[in-house]
Amino acid sequence: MTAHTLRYYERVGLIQPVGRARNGHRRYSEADEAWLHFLHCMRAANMPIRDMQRYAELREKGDATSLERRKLLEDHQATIEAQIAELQKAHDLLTYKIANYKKIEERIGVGRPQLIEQEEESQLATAN
Amino acid sequence: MTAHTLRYYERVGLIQPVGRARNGHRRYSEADEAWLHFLHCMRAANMPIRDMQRYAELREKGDATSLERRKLLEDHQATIEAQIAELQKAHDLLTYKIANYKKIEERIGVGRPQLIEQEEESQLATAN
DNA sequence: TATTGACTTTGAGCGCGCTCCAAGATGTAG
DNA sequence: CTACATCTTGGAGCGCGCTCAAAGTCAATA
Repeated sequence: MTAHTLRYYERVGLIQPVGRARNGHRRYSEADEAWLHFLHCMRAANMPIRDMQRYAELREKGDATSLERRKLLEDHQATIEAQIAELQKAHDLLTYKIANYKKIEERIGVGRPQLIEQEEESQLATAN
Repeated sequence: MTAHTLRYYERVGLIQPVGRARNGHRRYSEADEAWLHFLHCMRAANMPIRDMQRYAELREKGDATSLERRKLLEDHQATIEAQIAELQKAHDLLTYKIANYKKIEERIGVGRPQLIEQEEESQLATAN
């Protein structure tokens, strides 16, 4: 997380105005750090800034927003699950295609380059 | 995948100029569809357009590029694994926080709202 | 014939999440 | 005292991946 990003997050309300040293430089408390860690983790999981803003806003409102906050987290957890499923599909497809390339490379090795294009086609045809 | 996206992909060289009907409208062959399916799957796994362009380019060059293509796929497979790991971490954190919210909501239910903020803090402190 | 409606093109515009620039204040080392 | 590094600010700029606007062509239907 760069300094630029920290200031950006403060600007857009993801973090409350943070404490300053006497010279005006920002000093992040441990609570700030914990919160930033959470934000970082959610961003890494592709939570949109908008949603994080919403969550931050609710958090500042306090007690009464627990249910809504939980719903927000549950929703994002569901999208994470969907993302993992997509990634897994792609991963499987790549495993298949990579194995196919290895086969093709073997054939080149033993001198039958004329079959390569055909193999490539069949790879495309069956890739799913 | 929208028509806009299909045309965009053609513009940037992800797919070769596709066949046309007599009236000039695009007609996608089954080979086109298979390739588009692959592109779609890789995009869903966050492969950058640039990388897909590179792969497409190699594919058009044919046989001799097998190794480089495989490397490209292997690299992306590795980034998929990293992404899954990140998502899993976020998922776990959310599981923890959601459980915590449920506890908090229970307390509200039995009438001890004064402990909520404290719980919230401890949640932040231990969230990891 | 007139009117849809689906396609075509070029090129511009947009939303996201940063990322950087320019100018200025402050602190540290030589 | 002079450099230099490091922070401060507001605002502009950027890379990505679409997404859309405008104007035109063509086929089918009322």
